[in-house]
Amino acid sequence: MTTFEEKRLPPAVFLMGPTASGKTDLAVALSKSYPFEIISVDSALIYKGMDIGTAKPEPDVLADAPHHLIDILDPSEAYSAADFRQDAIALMTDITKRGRIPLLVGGTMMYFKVLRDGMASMPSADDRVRQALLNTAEEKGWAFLHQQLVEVDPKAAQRIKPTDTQRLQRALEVYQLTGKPLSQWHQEQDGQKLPWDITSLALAPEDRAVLHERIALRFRLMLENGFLDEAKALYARGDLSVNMPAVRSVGYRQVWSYLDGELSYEEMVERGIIATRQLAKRQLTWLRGWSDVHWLDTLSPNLESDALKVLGNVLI
RNA sequence: GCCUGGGUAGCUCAGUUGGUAGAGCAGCGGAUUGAAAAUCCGCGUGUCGGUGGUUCGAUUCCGCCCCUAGGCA
Repeated sequence: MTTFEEKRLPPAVFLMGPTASGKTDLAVALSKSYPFEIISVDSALIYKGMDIGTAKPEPDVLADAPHHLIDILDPSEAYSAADFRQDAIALMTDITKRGRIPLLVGGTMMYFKVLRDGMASMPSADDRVRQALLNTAEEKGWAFLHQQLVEVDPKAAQRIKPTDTQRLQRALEVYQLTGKPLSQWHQEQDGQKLPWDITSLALAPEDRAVLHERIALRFRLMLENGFLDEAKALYARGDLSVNMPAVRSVGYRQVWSYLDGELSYEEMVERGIIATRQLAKRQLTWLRGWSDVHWLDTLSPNLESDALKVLGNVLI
């Protein structure tokens, strides 16, 4: 039962799923016949010039079914879950005002998570602090930094392993920037619920082997369609490197190693496919723990009507 | 045909002075609060190529056979 209060919230739809599960096709189909407006939830599609390797929808598809939050940044720039939350809420507000329904589509589960559940209002990344921490790590080792965290924020230190350098760095960064431990920020976080009535859909093939096949096929197809040239163009710029999020994306990273001469072509293909499979697995782990999801099968012959059954209430 | 290496986990290989075996990768499970397509954690039973023999006991030693790489013909 929904309360009167909840019922008044405007509707929004989350369409989630692992890579290569067919999210875009379904979203486009739905947006053609119903008043949905698509917001991309994808940390790689935000980048301009990264089209083939990210399986970005073709220009004619985008012209037909506009997606927000695609091609908004240069690959040299960084984006974050917090940026996404802010951008997405602004777009959702506007879409709702215009009497349409936000359809959030993608596979970046962290973004869905923070959009739905909010974040602590901590400061964003600080390059100088991060660099200083990196220098210390190089001189004294990550174990030393972890020891610092134990002293400053034992609760976070228990959760964050010395080997999880990315989170360790962030935890110390937050403390240095604010004088307040990360775990305290989390504790003080006000439960800011997203003021929309969300319906969550998860799309995936029932059989993992099917997803693996689709992933391998799609990666080879990307290469046939000029992925290598696309990546070469980015590589040739000279200002991009593997410590940038864009270049760390699945596929691009492996091609980068190939262009650096670290991998043979065959190894690059193999590892690119492997990295994509591993991404899909992590996405499925998120999805399994997602509350109130309606699962849809990629291979269903009536996928669109399966989705519409779930979305019945949303569309009245 | 002969000689010499190999044949052990899905793959690449290590190992057992004879007591039925373990790494990396893959795969699977999990975590996930401004890098998240990132980052990290956990999970290793497999006719030890086949067959016969020696032995209390063989994947390990011996014989034969099969497969495979290289060399010689």
